[in-house]
Amino acid sequence: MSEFPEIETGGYAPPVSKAESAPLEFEVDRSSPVPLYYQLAQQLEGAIEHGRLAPGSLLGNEIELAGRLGLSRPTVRQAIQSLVDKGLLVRRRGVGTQVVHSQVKRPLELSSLFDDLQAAGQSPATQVLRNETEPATAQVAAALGIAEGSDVVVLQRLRFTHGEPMAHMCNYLPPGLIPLDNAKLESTGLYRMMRAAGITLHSARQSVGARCATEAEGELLAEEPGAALLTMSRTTYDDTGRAVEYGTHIYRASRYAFEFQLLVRA
Amino acid sequence: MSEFPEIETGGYAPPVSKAESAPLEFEVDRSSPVPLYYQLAQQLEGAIEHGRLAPGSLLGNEIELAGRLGLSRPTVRQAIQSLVDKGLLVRRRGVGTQVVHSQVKRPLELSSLFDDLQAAGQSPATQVLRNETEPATAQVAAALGIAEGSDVVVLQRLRFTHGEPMAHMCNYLPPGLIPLDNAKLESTGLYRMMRAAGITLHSARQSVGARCATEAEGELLAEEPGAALLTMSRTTYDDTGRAVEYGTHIYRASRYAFEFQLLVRA
DNA sequence: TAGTGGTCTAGACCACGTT
DNA sequence: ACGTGGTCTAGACCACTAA
Repeated sequence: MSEFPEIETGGYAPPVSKAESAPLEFEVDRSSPVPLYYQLAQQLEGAIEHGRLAPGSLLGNEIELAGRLGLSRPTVRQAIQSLVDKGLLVRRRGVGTQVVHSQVKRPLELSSLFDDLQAAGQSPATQVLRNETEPATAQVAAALGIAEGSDVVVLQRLRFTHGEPMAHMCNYLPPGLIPLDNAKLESTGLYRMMRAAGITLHSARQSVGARCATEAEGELLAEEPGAALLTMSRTTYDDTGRAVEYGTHIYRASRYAFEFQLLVRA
Repeated sequence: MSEFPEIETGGYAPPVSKAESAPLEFEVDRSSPVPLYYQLAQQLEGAIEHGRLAPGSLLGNEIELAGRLGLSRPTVRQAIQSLVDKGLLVRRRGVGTQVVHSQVKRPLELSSLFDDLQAAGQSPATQVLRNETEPATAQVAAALGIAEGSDVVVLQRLRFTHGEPMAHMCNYLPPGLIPLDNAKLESTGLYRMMRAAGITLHSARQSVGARCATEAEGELLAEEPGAALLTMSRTTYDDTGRAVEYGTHIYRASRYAFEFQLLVRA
């Protein structure tokens, strides 16, 4: 984005003298609507990703970097901080800011609230088994933070990959939150429909367990009774903290595992 | 920490006139070594937690808040931002900063890299089955980012709660990272030992699945063969991005489930 | 139009880690 | 002692939202 470096008008480059370990050049476009700190953060991230900034290398102190870019130090700090939060950089007092030397090239960016099955060419398909409104049970009401017995939409879906059943999903939503068209539900994911409706997903509370399949579950998922199943229940919240979805899902353990990344809170 | 409010010397309280929706009073102690933004953040968090700031209520604009506290606006912003990152507050341009109205009182603070069993009075106990150095297999070497065949410490532990076996844990660590005393391993957790040794844990990559217990596993965990087991493999990284631990664990699904929270990346 | 948060500046002093 | 990041200030202008 905004990969069109403006022609440098007039401004002569001062003769660079010191040959440092990483005398990389960055530039910001002040006519762009993109925030300056964000432009810098993107360039830094790109340089790290493409190896132009080697793992372990120092970034050069913030004041000098600010001067070189014609930015103030707080702005540069904001850019650096965003990459520290992403786990790409480490700050050390008295030392400087270093590029993290992770073996795993980019242990970040993950767990964007699993679209999982949608992703990575798994040719997913969905079959809607049920899409109705009914009174909320105590459990569902508690999870969604609504009154017991008030209306909720119940959604039951079967998800396939490569023509094989893979998960059974049961979801509960506040009524009227978004239009739940069966055709749309079978062609895309629930979260995408929410985002498209202007809901900003923020966090989810999950519980993952396991149990052996009952006969009915085995039938549904084409597994033997007694086969291992992964169970997951999740409540999802939007950015105002309101619960927008509660679901209880079961997955065939033979075909599915949860992958995610945990960050330690400061 | 630092819960000793200094005696207020002299400073008279200016007569408060306006009765706003939330005319809460905050104070900062400039003689404290605790950063001002952090003091404010803690007070705000406390006020939210104790309900003195009702969900959905506005915080009052940043400039006025700064003036009332005798702080600059960037400092106040930094405090607010930290709570926004925690999911306690929401900012809306043209509207203001609101307290999130989450049903779940505090969906935060979790997933501090599960001490899990250590926590919440589960009277956990650990039995070390194995604590040796051996050459790394290809899988372990890849996970830790070291050369295949180089030395790694192998740790096998059985964890009990209430006298019942509950999980079998197999861990691999770079040699010499921390002293691995069996007595200490049985009285505390691996992560606590790492933190005590000055290692700052940063993130972990996990995979959670399920399978049925083999006969040996059933014996080890006091389950029938064929019982559902939760499996987890995890690689943990410190703040420099170096892998400090790789582990493959199995849990009795009848007694354990993973609980965690996912945050959507901005 | 008025009020809010979003961004940015050009300084300052301090605490810490290295040397 | 020196250099680094950590914190803080007192302003400024802009973009968005609501009334």
